[in-house]
Amino acid sequence: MARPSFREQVLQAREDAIVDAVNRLLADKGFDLMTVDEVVAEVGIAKASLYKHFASKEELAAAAMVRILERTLQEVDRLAQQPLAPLERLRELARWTMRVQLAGQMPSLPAQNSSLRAALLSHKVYMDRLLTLSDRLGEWIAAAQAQGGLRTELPPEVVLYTLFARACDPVLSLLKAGGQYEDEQIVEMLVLTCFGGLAP
Amino acid sequence: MARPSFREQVLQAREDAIVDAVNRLLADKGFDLMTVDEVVAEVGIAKASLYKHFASKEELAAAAMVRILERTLQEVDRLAQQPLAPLERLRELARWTMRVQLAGQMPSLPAQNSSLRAALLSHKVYMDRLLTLSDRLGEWIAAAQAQGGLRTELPPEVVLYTLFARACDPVLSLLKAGGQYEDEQIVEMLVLTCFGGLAP
DNA sequence: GTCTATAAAGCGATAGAC
DNA sequence: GTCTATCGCTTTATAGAC
Repeated sequence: MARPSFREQVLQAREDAIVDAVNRLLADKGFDLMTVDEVVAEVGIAKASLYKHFASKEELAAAAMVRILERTLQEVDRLAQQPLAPLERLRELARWTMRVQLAGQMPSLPAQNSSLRAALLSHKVYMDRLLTLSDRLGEWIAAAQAQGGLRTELPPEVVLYTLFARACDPVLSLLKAGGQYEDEQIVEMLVLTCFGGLAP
Repeated sequence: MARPSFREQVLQAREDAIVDAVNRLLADKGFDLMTVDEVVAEVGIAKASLYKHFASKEELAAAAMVRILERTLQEVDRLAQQPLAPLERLRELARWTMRVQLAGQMPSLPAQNSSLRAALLSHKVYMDRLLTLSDRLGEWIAAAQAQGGLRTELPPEVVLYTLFARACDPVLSLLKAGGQYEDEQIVEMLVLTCFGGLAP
């Protein structure tokens, strides 16, 4: 990989700024309510300029999703180096995703049908990162089940989906909006609810 | 209450048909992606006719939300008459909401900011039903905690929000879309995850 | 109340000059 | 590549005849 020229660095920085804005808006209002006009207003460029970088609104969202997936994979790598049991790795990763969400930096997935869903399913880089993450977590889940740290009645698939879903759990934003608890209190209560359940 | 005339009954039936369609569409694609044109197409009436019954798209959604809240309150009443411990009542209600969701009849709440959120907050009937349900469930939660059936480390508010959130948990539709499990299997796995947690 | 037709506004995306 | 200006489409909502 050649050293990027100054000009290329400037363009890269601009793309990063765009993805930053998209990430914030996706976390705040979701894909359907986010408008391209808002994105360019936040970045301070013209709409036509944005479309020189990204071909469509869906591509814009995919870039944000790829970035959060890659950051999550980095966190997975970091946790893999720690001396932790598989269950603890999963728990720590859940804490991390909840903190990202509390910081307003977790773009929400397309829960319902949306033009975004189809676009993401045929987006090669996004699907690659998603499958890579699923594989990594699948290994941790299997190991945790083998050690008795996770319920063996639950198929690994169900555990995986649940962890993904808790990364953008609306309960978190409800509690944060209430303003009654510190961020870390919220994280601990939801991690407890997720792994320990509502009943003792 | 006077006996409704035949004409009034016909109008009521039409309004019910409208709310039916809205409910289906809200469950399927959510508020932002649902269009009024789709609603009138399903019901088979003209758009202007619909606006004689409901003042806005938000009023339309509110009617569907009120109906599901009232149905839930009916189920709460039914469960209150059964000889069950408070924790079992909550668990049974969770099962019921999940079955409603599997049947494609659970309109999804406005998770993110939306024009719907503000409209619902100032909608008297909706807010009344929501608060009534919250009060009823709050009693069950307090009783279950007093009996040791629910974790006392969790504020009742957190338990309540969690139960509301699980009523439209995306994990459910993911598993249903996978087609690998029977509806009742999905319900049991998610009830177990919710009350028992991922770890044993 | 129901219809057809249309207004009014917002949206994603693009043309064309520089 | 960036800008201004605009296209083309969809959407919510309403006017006006019956």
